[in-house]
Amino acid sequence: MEILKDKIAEELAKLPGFVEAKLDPAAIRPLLGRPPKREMGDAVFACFIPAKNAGIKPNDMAVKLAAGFARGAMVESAAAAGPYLNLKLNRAAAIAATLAMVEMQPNFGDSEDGKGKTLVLDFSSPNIAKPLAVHHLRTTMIGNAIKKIRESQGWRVVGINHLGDWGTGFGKLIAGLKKFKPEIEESARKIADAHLKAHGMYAQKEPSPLGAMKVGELNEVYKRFNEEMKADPALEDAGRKEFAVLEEHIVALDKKGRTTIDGEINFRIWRAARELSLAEFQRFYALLHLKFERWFVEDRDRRVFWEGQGRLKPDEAFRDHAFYVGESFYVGRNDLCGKVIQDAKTSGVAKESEGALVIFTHGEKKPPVMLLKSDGATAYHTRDLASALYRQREFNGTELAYVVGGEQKLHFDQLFKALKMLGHEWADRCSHVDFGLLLFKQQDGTWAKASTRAGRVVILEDLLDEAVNAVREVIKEKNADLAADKDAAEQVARAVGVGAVVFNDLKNGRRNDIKFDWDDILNFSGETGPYMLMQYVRMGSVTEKYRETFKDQSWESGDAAKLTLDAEWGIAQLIADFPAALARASKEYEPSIIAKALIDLAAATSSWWTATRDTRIVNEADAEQSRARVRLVNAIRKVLGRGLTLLGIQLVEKM
RNA sequence: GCGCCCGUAGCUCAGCUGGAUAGAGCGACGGUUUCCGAAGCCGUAGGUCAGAGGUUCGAAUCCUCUCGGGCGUACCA
Repeated sequence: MEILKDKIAEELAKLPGFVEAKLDPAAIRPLLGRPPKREMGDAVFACFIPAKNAGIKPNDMAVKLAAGFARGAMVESAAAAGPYLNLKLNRAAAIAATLAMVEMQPNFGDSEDGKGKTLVLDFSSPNIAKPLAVHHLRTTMIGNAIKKIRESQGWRVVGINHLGDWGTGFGKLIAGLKKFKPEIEESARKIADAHLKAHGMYAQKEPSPLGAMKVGELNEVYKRFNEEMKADPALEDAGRKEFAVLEEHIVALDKKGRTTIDGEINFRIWRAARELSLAEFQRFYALLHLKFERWFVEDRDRRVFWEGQGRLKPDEAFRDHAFYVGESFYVGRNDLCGKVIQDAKTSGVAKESEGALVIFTHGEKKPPVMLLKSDGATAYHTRDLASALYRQREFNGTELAYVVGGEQKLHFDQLFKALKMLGHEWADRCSHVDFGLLLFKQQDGTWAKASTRAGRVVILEDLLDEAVNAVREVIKEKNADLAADKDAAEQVARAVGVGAVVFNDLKNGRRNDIKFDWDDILNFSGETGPYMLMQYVRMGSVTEKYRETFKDQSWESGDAAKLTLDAEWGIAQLIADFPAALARASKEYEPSIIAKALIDLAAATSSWWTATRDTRIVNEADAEQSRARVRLVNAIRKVLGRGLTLLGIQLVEKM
């Protein structure tokens, strides 16, 4: 419909009634729509607004327009129905035009709309030294989809994984490790000693003081420390102190200042925890076919590598992956946090309050933005301000977006306001792409947030594993051929299982809470990822059947006039709607718009499949019809495949 | 207390900047398979769009209030 509106509007504008009402194509286009029932017509023109302008009743206008109608190449007939002018289209022409457009573009629905524009997109951003929990799936999948969607519209998208690798929590972690596992401190001390004796030259590869520890174990230490802190408040100070030592150290490193042995030790423990975490995150990202690279300004070797790969060309450098730029980067690198603090002080925007340095963005009644805590350490806001400034300087974003849960709305309101107060007008182009909580069904049937305290944390990997296992069982049950090929079956199980979870996450508006119910996830019927993939796979099977039956692949010459079923017309319209859905999804940061469009297309396709059961889509007795239908099949396949890919779901050929 | 978000079928959700008789999926019930894949399809039942006012030719959609739910509310991130 959308892509046909131009043609329809153009034709209508030439008719006498429309000329008289001074309706040009641009004025007609937004008044076109689709009637609620198919019997009413293929398209509809609403007369309310032009009738008002002409000073007549909408019903009269519709009658008048219908009377002066003459058929054109696209619009065949028009009938007044109350205030509406219902139009019948030349379906063959409309379908042919639609199919031609799909076939013309390598990726149907892509546009150059965002050419020359940049989106800086913050997403995923897990905390190190903590296992990935299910809620990380949301920011990661929504962010990934948004990145792909924006790129399809011609944007340069700089994806940034704002790793939570800084903060007082790491002071506590270090204090905990020193307290419960003194051998780690010893090991770190030895490594640091060796380093200092070598006059500050870094060894090629230092051993890790954490050895083969797992993220889960680090988290246990952290939890135990917090537990004991309740009984012994002195531990809290110990944690703060360790963090202050770490922060001083990283700043000193950047300024090439003197470092201390304590700083060297804490730094090593922190760095090892970070490395170990990234290695674990990598497993999760690989499952989702997502790539994160370390931001190449972090170290020179990596930059050389990137230049060698020819990836540092503007635009291209940012496609297909995102960068890790942790919070720590802004503390260490050129003391970016320090600059923010200086600016806020000299401009008089920041005030001292209760021993801390803060900015009151929403009046004194609301909590302020915290720049320096009373213990002198930077806070969450400080590093977010520094990172925003760095990103804007480095990438000159047309838009800057943060894919972070809705519970942090206040934080981002404050952040953007603080930027504005500091004189950065581009704060207006920042947005918080918020999303709902992930809730789990409780024994009593109510929904509750996953939480560590209540022991409701679900480890992301477990969740994905379970989905993959379920798919593996279904494959065994339903597709023995595939199950026989172990490697292929495994690959499909992973794509379909992970795809099920991803689709479940993206199919509804992102602001909704996701109510996670295992029964729903493991049920593969209805509006689910496996259902979408199933339709995609079927379209592949039919194409295969066509090749075998007719020994040719020339479906692109198929004649649209052979597609006379209502179902075929319906499908063509849904396909024609796809580019508009994609554009809207891009503009609104809303992947669910694509998911919904795919659901409609897949459902229509499945009905059509059954509707053609008497002759089949590939009908040996009618080569012309088969060719036309397979032409449609391939358009469907292309759109479904493209849409699922944009949502970050892996395609499969068999399942 | 204050701020933000939300309330549509038993459950989970669509419904675009107001437009014709409010739509899907799940669940329930009843059909459907010599066939290109039944992870499918077809049908039935199920709604005072939380409630009350207002704006409008027209409101699930916009405004106000009430009720109900969620989230947030300075030294965690």
